[in-house]
Amino acid sequence: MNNMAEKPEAGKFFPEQMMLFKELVEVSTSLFLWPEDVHDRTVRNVPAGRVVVRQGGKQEGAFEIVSGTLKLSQVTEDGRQIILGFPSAGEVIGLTGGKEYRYAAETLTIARLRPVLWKAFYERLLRNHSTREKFLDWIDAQEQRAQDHIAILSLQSAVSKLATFLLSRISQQRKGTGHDGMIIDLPMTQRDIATYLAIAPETCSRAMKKLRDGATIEDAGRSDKGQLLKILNRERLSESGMDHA
Amino acid sequence: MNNMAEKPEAGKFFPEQMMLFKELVEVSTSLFLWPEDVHDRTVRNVPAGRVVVRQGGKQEGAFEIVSGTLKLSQVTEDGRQIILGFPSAGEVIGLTGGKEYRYAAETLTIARLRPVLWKAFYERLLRNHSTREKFLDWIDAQEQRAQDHIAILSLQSAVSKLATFLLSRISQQRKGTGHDGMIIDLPMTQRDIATYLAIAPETCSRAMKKLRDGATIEDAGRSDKGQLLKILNRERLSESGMDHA
DNA sequence: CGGATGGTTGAGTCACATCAACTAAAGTGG
DNA sequence: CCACTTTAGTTGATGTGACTCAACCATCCG
Repeated sequence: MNNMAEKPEAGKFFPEQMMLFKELVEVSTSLFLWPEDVHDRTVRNVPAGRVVVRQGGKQEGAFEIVSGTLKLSQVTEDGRQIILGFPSAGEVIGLTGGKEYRYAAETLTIARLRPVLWKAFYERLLRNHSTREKFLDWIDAQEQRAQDHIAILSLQSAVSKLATFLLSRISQQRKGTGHDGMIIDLPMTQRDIATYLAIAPETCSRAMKKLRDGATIEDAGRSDKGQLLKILNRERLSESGMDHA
Repeated sequence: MNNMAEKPEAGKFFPEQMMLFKELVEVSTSLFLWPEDVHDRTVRNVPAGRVVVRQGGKQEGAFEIVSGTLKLSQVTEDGRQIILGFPSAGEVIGLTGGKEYRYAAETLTIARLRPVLWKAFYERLLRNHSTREKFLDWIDAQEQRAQDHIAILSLQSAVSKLATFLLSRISQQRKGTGHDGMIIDLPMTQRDIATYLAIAPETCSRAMKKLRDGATIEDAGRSDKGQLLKILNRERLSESGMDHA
């Protein structure tokens, strides 16, 4: 947190995000010519609450998340908001051949991002063998995540959705850190979770309460950004993720 | 419809589908060695109700749908069934770098499929320029469809879901044929639609009735396979697709 | 110390899931 | 070609769970 851009705490959902985007694109563009070996020099530190890519923006590159958590959101024609996911360390966002971003990406925590120029990446796609493998893996992971989301939305009860979401969070952050998975970090607001699950915020809160009352999870304070949950009974949480049981 | 496999009309959801699958895999495997130039000779005619790929099956190739409609379904660990979509002419299914198919694909109508060997395709991916473009487009379309599904599942009311689904069907089949979009062809059962929308079949039926009673759609008999719907008021159908209006 | 945001809790309404019975259509076998 | 069986779809009655509106805490900020 030293050489990052100015305005460490700018409001989100403001016209200024336009500026932020431009600024970030500039930075990215200058970084697109990164040699294959250098890694750390290209990594950018981004404060929390920053809009990284904007829905409808021209798609020039992608970001690999080195650390931190982001939020992918979308606004439909009729004004509804949809949250597509909360990618974290190790994932790459915005890597499609499309013309423009279909969703906005915003940092939920302090994040370290490594910009990847699409052109450069695809040049290497033609030559480099490991890059091609990574790309295929990325496609696979992308499809997997979308299907997981669909599976969650197909669940009937709110507790099932929430429980499945928490379980997915465990496995996601286990990949990142070496945690045993007893503590879940939730950098996003409960409203964001509710939107992701397509339920009302109140329902989300009540579902949380039910899991707490059932001695399945427990409040475990809050970390740097976001609250912590402790898994008391993972088996029961897994059962709660199923619909009719 | 001449040199197709035996058993033109076998039951689905039976233990026999196991047999059908094996048989089809044989056929497919024999077709994987298609030369790059020949196109029409590799197209296979497949009867309706045939399982083309099986969930968990080893992924060796993909299919480009020349004509007809398929159904992509998935069975979760807890036994629920999820329907991921109804791809039709022009779409390619099973084209990922993953190890095994995550979903089953079944023909809803008589279909013409062109098998594509993954290896061959990706060889051309390295050289051929247009193949790379098509591949990127495919990825983009894939993501788009998944997000559309997520958007539908995020809707609250059943009529909204159904209306949005019908609208998506219009635009999908307009790409295929030159239809003006007043008539929708629905090769899938209403139960399949309900599963796709994550609602109960009865609710789906009632939502249909509401649209009929509202003079938005109209029953228009049935074609070769599946019923036909006539759009009476597309504007109203589009409004029905929004949640609070 | 107010203001704002995120979260909780309560009461009421309504829509959907569920169970059930019934109709329609299509496939089966004599 | 006609009974018979099976499957898809419809309609009704009923309970429950989630959305909505509302008021109320907690926390974070300036």
